[in-house]
Amino acid sequence: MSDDPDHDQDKDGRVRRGQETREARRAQIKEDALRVFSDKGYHATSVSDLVDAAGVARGTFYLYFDSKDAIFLELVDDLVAHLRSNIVGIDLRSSAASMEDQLRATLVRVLRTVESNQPLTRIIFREAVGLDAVVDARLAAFDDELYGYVARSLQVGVALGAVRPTDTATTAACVVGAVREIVYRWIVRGGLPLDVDRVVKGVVDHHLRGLLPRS
Amino acid sequence: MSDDPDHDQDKDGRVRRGQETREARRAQIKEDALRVFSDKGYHATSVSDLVDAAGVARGTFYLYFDSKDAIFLELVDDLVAHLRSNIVGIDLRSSAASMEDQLRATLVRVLRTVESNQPLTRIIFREAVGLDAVVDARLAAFDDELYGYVARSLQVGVALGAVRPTDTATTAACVVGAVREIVYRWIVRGGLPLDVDRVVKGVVDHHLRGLLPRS
Amino acid sequence: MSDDPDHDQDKDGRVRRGQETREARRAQIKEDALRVFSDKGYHATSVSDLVDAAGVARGTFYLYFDSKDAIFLELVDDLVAHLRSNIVGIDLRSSAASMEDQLRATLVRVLRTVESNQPLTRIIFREAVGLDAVVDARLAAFDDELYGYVARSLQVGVALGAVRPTDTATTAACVVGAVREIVYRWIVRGGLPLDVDRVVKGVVDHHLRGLLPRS
Amino acid sequence: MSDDPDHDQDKDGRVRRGQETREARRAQIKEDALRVFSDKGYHATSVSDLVDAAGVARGTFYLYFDSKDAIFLELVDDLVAHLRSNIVGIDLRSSAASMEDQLRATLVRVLRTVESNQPLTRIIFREAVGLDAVVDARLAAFDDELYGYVARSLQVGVALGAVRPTDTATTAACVVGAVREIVYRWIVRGGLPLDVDRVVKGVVDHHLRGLLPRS
DNA sequence: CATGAATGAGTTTTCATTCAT
DNA sequence: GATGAATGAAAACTCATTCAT
Repeated sequence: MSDDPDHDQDKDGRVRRGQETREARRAQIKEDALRVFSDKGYHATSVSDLVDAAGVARGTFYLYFDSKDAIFLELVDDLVAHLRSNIVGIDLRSSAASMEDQLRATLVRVLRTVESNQPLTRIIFREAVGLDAVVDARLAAFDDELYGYVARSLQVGVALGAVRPTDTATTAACVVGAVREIVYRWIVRGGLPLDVDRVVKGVVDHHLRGLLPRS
Repeated sequence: MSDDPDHDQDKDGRVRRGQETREARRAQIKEDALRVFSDKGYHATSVSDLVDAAGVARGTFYLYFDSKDAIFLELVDDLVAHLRSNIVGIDLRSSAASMEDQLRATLVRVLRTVESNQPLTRIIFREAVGLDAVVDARLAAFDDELYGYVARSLQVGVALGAVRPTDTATTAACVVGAVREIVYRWIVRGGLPLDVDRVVKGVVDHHLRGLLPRS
Repeated sequence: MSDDPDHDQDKDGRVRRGQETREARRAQIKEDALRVFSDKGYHATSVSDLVDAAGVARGTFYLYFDSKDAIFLELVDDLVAHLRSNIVGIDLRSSAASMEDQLRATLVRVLRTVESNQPLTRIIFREAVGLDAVVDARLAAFDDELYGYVARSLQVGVALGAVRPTDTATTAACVVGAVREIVYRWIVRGGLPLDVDRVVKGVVDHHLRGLLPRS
Repeated sequence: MSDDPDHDQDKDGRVRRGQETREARRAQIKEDALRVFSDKGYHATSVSDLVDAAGVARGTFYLYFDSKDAIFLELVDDLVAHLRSNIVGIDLRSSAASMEDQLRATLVRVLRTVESNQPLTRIIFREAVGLDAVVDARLAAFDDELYGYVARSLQVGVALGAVRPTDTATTAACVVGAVREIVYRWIVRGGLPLDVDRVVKGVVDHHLRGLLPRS
C-alpha cells in the first residue's frame, strides 16, 4: 500500500521540497526573531512580536519552536557555536609569523565575527546572563572554554620563552576581559564604526608590553 | 499609634518620629528589595515578593515608590553612587608611594567595595543592562566616568614619564575590562573566595609589564 | 510595631469583617459557578463564563480559586459532603417503624436532597466521571461508601430475619442502581415534577417484594 | 464508482477496489478512533491523536469525517445500533423456557454485548452524556426505547399473570437501573473479571422475589 | 484522493497598579 | 498613612479546521 507514511522515498522531490521549505521557514522565523530580540530584548519581546515580525500566524510559530525560550536558546546556541568555530579553533603555534602579528590577526578575526553577528552579540551581552539556567550553562561553558584556550596559549608561550611566567589564570582574565570590554563598548553601547586596526594594535601592544616604559 | 490622621497639633517628637519612621520604612523596604532582587533577579521578582519581604501591604509599597521600576532604579543609583565615591574619588598623584603600590591599593579598594555590595553587583551584572532606558543611561554615565578617570590617570602617568605613551582610550578599555572580568567571575559566576592579594598582584603586574619577557 | 501582620487581634472588627466579606465573595463566586457549570457543562464553561457570571474581574477569580479545576473540585466535594451527611448517616435499625416505612422515609430524604441540589447533581451525573483523577477518586470513594452502607444495612436485615439471605453485593448494586436511575431520569433527563411519593412507594415495593406474584 | 476523474476507462476491479479501500479506510479510522477515545476520553483526545492512530494525514481525516464531533457521534450511533439489535430485539414470549431462565439468558446476552464493546461502553458511560445535543438525543432515544421494551415486557408478564401488577414505569426504572449499575461498576470502575453467572443469578433473583422472606 | 503546513480564535493564568475603607 | 481586595490588559500556548500542492 502506498499509504505507508515512509517519507524517505520521495516521488519527484515532493517530500524533499517540503523539507526544504520547512527548513527555510524555520530559518526565516529565527532570523526575524533574532532582529526583534536584539532590538527589544528578551523580556520585552512577546511571541506576538515574533509572529508579527515573521509574518506568520501564532500557531505557525509553535509548529517550529516549542516556546519563546526554545527559540531564544537556539539563537544563543547558534552564536556560541559560531564564536567557538571562529575563535577558539585557532592554533597560535602553527604559524611562522611573529607572535604579535598572530595575536593581532586573531583579535581582528574575533572582532570581525562579532561585527557580523551584532544582533546576537547584543542579546548575549544585554540579557543572556541570568535569564535561564540552560542559557546560563551554555554561556558559562563557552566562557570556560575561552579561558582554557587563552590560558593554554599563555602556557605554551611561557614554555617557548616568548611569554613572561605569570599567574596564568589572572592573566587570562585580563586578556579575555579586555576583549570583552572592547566588544561591549563597540557593539552594545555605541554603534560607532570602530577603527579595528588601531584598536587591535593598541590592545595587543598593551598586553604584550604593559604600561611601564622600557628601561 | 501615631498613624492616626487627626493629631497634627503634637509638639515635635511626634512629627519627627513620624519622619524618622517614614525614612526608616523606606530604607527598610529598599534593603529587603535589594536582597530579593539579588536572589531572584529583576524579572522573577514580583511586587508581591517585595511587599512580602518588607512585611508591608501592597498599597504601602506604592506609598513609598512609584513602581517596581522606580525602586530598582533607586537601588542601581545607590550602588553607582557608592562605587563612584569609593573608586573614582581616588587621587593617584597625591601619595609618595610607588605607582605599583598605589595601583594595588586602588584595586584592593575596588574589590572590597564590590565584595561588600555583592547583591547589587550581581544585579548590575546580570540584569541591569537592557532593562530600562533610564537604568541604562545611569550605568552608561558611570561607565564613562570610570573610563574618563582611568584615561586621565594614564595621561598623568604619561606626563610624569611613569607610563608609556600609548592609545589612552584603548588602554583604558583594557584596564577597565580586566577589572570587570575579575569582578564578574568572582561575584556573578562562582562564589569562590578569591585570594584578593594574589589576584591584585597579578593584575597590576600584567598591566604594568605585559606578557613579553624583559630583554 | 503595629506593622506585624498578626490579623487575629482585630480592632473594632475590621479584620473580621474583611474575612466575612472574603468568605461571602468566595461563596458568591462558587454559587454562580455552580449555575454555569450546571447549564453549560464543565468543558463548555470557560473561566470567562465564570467571571462574567460572578460579575468580577478575571484576576479576582484567581484570588479565590487556584484554577478552573480547583473550583469544580470544591463544588463536587461540597455535594459529596452534603449527600454523605444526608444519606449515609441514617441508621435503619434505630426506629420502631416498619422496615418498609423506614426505607420509604430514607428514599424520600435522598430525593429531597438531590432535588434541592439539582445543579450539582446534574454536574455529577453529566460530567464528573472521567474528568479528572482527583474528582474521580472523590466520587468513587463516595460510591463505595454508599455501597458499604447499603450492603451493611442488608446484612443487618438478614441477621434480623427481615431480609432474605442473598448475594449482598449484587443486591446492593440493584438497590443503588435503581435509585441512581430514578435520580438520573428525574434530574438530568427531564425536569418533570416527579410524584415523589408514588415513585418511592413503587421502588420500595419492588425491592421488597419483587416481580413474582405471591403464591 | 466512476467518481475518479481520470480513470473512467478502467474495467471493474480498479474501481471496485477503490470503493473497498474507501470504506475500509473509513472503518479503519473509526476503529482506531474508538480505541483512542476509549483510552483517553473525548476531550483529552485531539484530532492529532486520531490521525496518528490511523496513520493518515490530518486532511485525510476530514475527507472521511466532517469533524471530531461527527466521528464520535458515529461511534455512539454504532454502539446504540449494536445494543438495540442485541438487546431490544429479544422476544420474551417466544420461548417455552421459564421466565426466570429467559430473564437470565437475556441479561447474560446484555452483559456479553457490553463486554465485547467495552471501549464504546466506557465512552458512553464516562463522557457521552452532556457532550453534545445530538449525542444526547441519540442516547436518550435509545434509553426510552429500552424503557419501553422493559415496560412492555412487564405488562405482558402482568397480563399473563406471571408478574405482580405494579407501577410499570417505576419498576422498569428499577430494572434498567440495576443493570446499568452492574455494567458501570464492571466496565467503567474496576476491570474485575465479573462472575457473570453468579451476578446474573443474583440480579434476577432479586428482581423476581425481592428482599422480603417468603412468608 | 491524499497531504500536512498554516491558521487564528480561543484558552488559562499572571501581575503591576489602583482605590475604597 | 496603611491596607489588601479588586482590577483587566496582556502573556504564552492549543487545537479543530482549511486549502494549496
